[in-house]
Amino acid sequence: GVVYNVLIDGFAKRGDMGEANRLFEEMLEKGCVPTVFTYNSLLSGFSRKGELGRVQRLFKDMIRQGCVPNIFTFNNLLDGFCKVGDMVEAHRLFLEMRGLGCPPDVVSYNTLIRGMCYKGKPHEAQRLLREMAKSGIGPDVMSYNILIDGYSKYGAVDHAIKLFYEISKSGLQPSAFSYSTIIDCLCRAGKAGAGLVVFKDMVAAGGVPDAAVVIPLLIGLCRNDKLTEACELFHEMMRFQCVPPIPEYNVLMYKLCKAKRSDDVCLVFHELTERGFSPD
RNA sequence: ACACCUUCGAUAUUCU
Repeated sequence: GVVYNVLIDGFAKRGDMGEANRLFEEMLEKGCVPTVFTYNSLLSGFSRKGELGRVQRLFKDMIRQGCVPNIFTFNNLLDGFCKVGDMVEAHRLFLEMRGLGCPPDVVSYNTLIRGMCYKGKPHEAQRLLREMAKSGIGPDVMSYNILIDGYSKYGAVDHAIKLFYEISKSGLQPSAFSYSTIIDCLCRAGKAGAGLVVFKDMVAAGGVPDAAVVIPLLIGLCRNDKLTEACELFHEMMRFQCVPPIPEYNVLMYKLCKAKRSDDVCLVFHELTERGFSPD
């Protein structure tokens, strides 16, 4: 039984719902009883794919089999509605959850906030953030990350920046996601210099930058012809053994060539080959 | 008994 659960969850996470479903049927044939875990894994997979019909059918099956849904189940359903943009149903379920014995938790809120942002309504989403603080469910870093990304995609850079700094003020630690989101936001807005400042803050605070932090920054700096800074960043990356894909290095080297900074080009090239990367 | 389930980020650019 557990083995099936683990396998089904694995395939569901990889998005292979055909195989997940096949295992589910095989499991039933063998007389294994699916648990709430089994259903939750399947619900999660179908939700992510936006297959709301299957989600609802599966949920009905689950109830019919006498399987008791838990908070994970409802959050999966919530995500299902949000993924297809049905915020009316999402809200309805959200309000019903308490009466069903599963009051909304931080994940429920985050899911709803994400749904609102996806609809292009970050301001309404922010109201939810305030509401959760009031109702005793502290927003977590993810709540902020989602909203920052929402504002970023909405083009409200100032709001995004403000929220980013609110993370620390509220006693939370910005995560790598927080940094990559705000840095990407700044770079897209043509403020790669400001992005670099945030990057340095991150490193100073002991954060370990990953590819999602560095790639937008490197591209942004190159685009703004801040090549000295881009080189600096490149060396920093090497220090962290951060390994973005080859095209990003090519851009940097190309820009350096154009600027006739052959010394820097050689430095970059040597560092790459020395560390065992093969520039193409 | 334990374990398995839910929510967040980048790849706009180079060699033409």
